[in-house]
Amino acid sequence: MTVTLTQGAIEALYTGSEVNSPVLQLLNIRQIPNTSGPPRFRLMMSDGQHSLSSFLLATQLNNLPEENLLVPNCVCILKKTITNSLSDDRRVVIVMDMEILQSAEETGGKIGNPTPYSTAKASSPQNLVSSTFISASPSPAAVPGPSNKINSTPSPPLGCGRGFVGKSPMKASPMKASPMKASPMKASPMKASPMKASPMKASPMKASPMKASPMKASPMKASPMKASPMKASSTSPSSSTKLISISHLNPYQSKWTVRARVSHKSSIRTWSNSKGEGKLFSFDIVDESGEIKITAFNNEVDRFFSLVEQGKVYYISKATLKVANKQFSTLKNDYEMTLHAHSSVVPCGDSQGIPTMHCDFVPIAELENRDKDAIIDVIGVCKSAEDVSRITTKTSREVSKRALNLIDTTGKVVTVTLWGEEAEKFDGSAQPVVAIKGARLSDFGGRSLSALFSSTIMINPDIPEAFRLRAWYDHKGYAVDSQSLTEKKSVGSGAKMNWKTLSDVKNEHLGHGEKADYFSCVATVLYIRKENCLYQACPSADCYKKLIDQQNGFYRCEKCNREFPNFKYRLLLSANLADFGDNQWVTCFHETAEVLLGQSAETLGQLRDTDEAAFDEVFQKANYTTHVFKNRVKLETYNDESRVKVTVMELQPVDHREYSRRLLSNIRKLAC
DNA sequence: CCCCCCCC
Repeated sequence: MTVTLTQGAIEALYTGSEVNSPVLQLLNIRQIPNTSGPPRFRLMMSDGQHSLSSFLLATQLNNLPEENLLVPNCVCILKKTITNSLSDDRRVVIVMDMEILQSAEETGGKIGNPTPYSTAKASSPQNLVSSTFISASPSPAAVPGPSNKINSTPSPPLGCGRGFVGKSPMKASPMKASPMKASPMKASPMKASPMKASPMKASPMKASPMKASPMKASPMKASPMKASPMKASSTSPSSSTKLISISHLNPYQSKWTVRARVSHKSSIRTWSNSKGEGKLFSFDIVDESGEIKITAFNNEVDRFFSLVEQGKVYYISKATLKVANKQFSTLKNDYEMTLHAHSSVVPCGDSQGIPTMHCDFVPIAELENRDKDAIIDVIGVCKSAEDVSRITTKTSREVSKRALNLIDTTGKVVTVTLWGEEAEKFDGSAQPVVAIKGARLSDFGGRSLSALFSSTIMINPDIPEAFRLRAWYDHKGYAVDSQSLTEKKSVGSGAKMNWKTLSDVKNEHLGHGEKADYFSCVATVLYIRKENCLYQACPSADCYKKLIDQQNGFYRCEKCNREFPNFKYRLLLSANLADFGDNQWVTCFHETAEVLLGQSAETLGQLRDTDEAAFDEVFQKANYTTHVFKNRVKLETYNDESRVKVTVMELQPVDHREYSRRLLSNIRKLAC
């Protein structure tokens, strides 16, 4: 295998220019002496042309050196790096993700004759990467870097430099001086790999209502752009703080800055209790290491509420850490933050490396198989929506609610309830795609969903799933014969389950009225009569009339007024069902009987004629099985004798969860 | 410093 080092990558990485997964050779590695936290490794890397020792391995990759995989002379591909400026403008390239392409043995030695990269050449500082490193580790003195301090423009002070988010993106090439244009030297082991001078990505902030930078004379504006404008639009946190990852936050450290994306933002809420009153809002932030909840009260609400936008990336520093009350948060963090008078929340234009919100959308049909109370993400087209309404809770609070019916490509519909402001402002008139992260699954009406305070509701989100759903719905989804997982509570609907115990059926005199009654029960088969369970029926389509055996090889159908040489078997079962209180004889016609016995009438007919033991076994197996029976009940009178006739219309497996819920509900009713 | 997750 021939590996090719990415010539020019050392300079690109150091200057923060874009370079796509460069291939470099490790020349040296050593552990930085530090007192606390996990070990940190410093690397000297080479692109065959230059070498540079300002590389730091992110701690999550410590297994590589610790398992002796990352050793001098091996060749690596750097899949993710972050170039950071230290407060004195030295820089460090953090290797966030890498793979070893070729072991040291395979490589056999140093590739090419790289000379140390002269960081003095690294042009004037670009403020391209503003963050001061680093998680729980080395003090600046311990961080490797060039000793010659770059004569530079100072980092912009905290809170400034939010430029470059305006309408015209900077078109400057990200490559300052591109050695990569050189023709590939095929014969050389260091042939240049094509480095993509990637086109500017559209600014993610272009639609944002961000104000212009208050710092008109920002050095960032003055300097020619050598780095990506996204990076340039970053704002440096105070140089006295270290950029650390969320997972490293704790109450015992105060000088830190996190760079993270807002994954969820609440609305403003007020409170009034014995201790006082006030207002607050909270938001959750995520970075590659974890997540944490941040709360702002009173003055901080005024300062930060409109600044903080869901989905955007911010530098946050000087907030109070305290132990999280797990009772009120599902976030994976032992701590939470409170903003105070000296706290700083500063937009960061560079969202590279910060995860965006991740949703695990559960197909709607799949909700049937999920547990009650599960927190799930769902996406669907809002096929219909209720008007907003006001309800009063058990604690006498008034709240707005609105139910939406979401459909997805599974053709299933589920009802989702939105609350409060979300319910009030929702507009379903254009049948938008609605995505909800963190909805709670309920068993009300079978299966339904409820938005929580912690749910994120996205209307027509800018994600592939939403586009796919939109296309599907507009094309054919609007017309599909959809089924809802959420039972309608409409009265008199045939689909409605009228749950009864067998003794209820008798005590309530079901079926005694003019019309038949319908009820559902869960019952166990005690006995099935084998006698006369099969009959020879007319073979014509849709005629189930019992045939008369002419005893001459022909069968006569009185209804069709025809004779046939053949017949089809049909089932007509009499079964005794029992629940915990009573038992009841019922009739199962052909279709339900086949389900109950688990055999086709045809097979049973043949078994009866050829293998009596096997025939009996079918009935034995059906005994003591438990099902949901949907029944019709009607009082019938023969010769002045009246009796209730129960016919099984439908047979279903027992959903034990649903059954338990009903039992509990019955018990509660009894207790009242 | 809040902490509400609701209704049928």
